[in-house]
Amino acid sequence: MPANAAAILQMGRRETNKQEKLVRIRRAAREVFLRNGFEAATVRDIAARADVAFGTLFLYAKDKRDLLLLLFDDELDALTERATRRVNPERPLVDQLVGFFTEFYRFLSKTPRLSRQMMTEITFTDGMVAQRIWAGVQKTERRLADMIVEAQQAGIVAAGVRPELAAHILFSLYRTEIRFCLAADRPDIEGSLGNLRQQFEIVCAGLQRSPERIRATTKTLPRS
Amino acid sequence: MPANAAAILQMGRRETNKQEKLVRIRRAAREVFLRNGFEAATVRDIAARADVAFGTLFLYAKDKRDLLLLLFDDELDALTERATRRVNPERPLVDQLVGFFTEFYRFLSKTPRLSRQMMTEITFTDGMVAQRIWAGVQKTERRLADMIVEAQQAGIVAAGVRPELAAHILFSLYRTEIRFCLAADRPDIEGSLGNLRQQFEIVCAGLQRSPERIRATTKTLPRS
DNA sequence: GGTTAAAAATGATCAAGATCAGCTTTTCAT
DNA sequence: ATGAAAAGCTGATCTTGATCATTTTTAACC
Repeated sequence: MPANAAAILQMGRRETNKQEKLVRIRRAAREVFLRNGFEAATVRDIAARADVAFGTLFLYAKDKRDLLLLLFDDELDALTERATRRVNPERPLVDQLVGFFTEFYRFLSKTPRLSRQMMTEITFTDGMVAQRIWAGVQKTERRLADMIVEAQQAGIVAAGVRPELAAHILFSLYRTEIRFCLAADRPDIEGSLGNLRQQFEIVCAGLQRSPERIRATTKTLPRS
Repeated sequence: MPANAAAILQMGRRETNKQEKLVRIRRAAREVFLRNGFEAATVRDIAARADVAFGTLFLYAKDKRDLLLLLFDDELDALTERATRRVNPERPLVDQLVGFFTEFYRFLSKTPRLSRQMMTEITFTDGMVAQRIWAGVQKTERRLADMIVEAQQAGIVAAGVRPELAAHILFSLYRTEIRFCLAADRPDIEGSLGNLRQQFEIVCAGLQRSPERIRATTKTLPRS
């Protein structure tokens, strides 16, 4: 406590109160959303548990949706760091990628329904928390692009490939796959990661060649 | 009118009334959703315009969300047919795929915001209309798989590739891309289709090789 | 220490989605 | 034709998310 006491003091009562409230709100929201799921949870219940007035919640989150995103907001950054550290450059590219996303699977599958709901609600970009999360997503995609750059230097991805494009493809496939996976109450993480790996293998094969157009047509053979 | 009069008669008054009401509800919902957007539109308003009681709407759609899906439900099947017919087997595979999805772009970008909302709300699989739409999505994915099979017979996709897997990758990329595209009020269809094409080129390159593991690592070269 | 302005919190109030007990219309067997 | 059962429709009522005028708390200044 004496460690950050100075920080708290210099921060002023107003700021500390706000931060404490934010913590209480987050915890209350987690409890209620976990117990009831997103739709059935009521904002009033969260307010009561956080011991703040109903209206106060809307100073910390734009709406109920934003309140849900609050649960994920503070953890996603650390998650990306962990995922990046987990990547082992001595393994094949596909393994690196699957390893990277495994960390996300671990985290998100702890609360499958809520995670899935979060991934749905994030598409609405208004809301203060939503903004922050989007920034995190873009950071993650940049990390992926970095991995591709390294792979290019090692010669296992063609030089002509735009790293951002490759990253975008990979991230896009990950998102679709994990959303589907999280639809189940007891998600089959290993199975889903297996699917993802298969998809990545095809993409990585494509990344190896330089992106010249493929011109062969289908018509050569008549329908069987 | 005499053409389907017999059908109407044999259908019975009860069934005809229901169908007429469904038509009215769909039209009213379209008007109101288009004018106000999804969130601002009110179910009461739709009911009034459709000239049915408030409660009646919920006999035709599970909830407001389902009411939105109603707008797309009846057109998506025909859309898939059109897209399939549009595919020209004499063109390169990438062109075929882009051509296929162009039809979807055309249709969905007529009402960008609503289409995007629809694609978001469809992730909630309950609701009677939602069920039907999902069936349509799976049908579309099967069409894609068929295209891959033909490409395999023509030798431009490796035999070892599972057609469903390839279809899934392509559809997944399409969905992410068009969602992003539809976020704008005046969506840049051509630009988005260009992005999609670039992604497809990489995937198609990957589909050409048989799916043996790529084993090269990244570590060979030190960070620049 | 007292005064004042800004920031934050509050909860009564409103608007809108969903429900469901009761009512009306349709069908069909006699 | 008649009665009864099934199907369909209705809107008052209940919940809940969101707002905002008012009140309370904090900080800054003399």
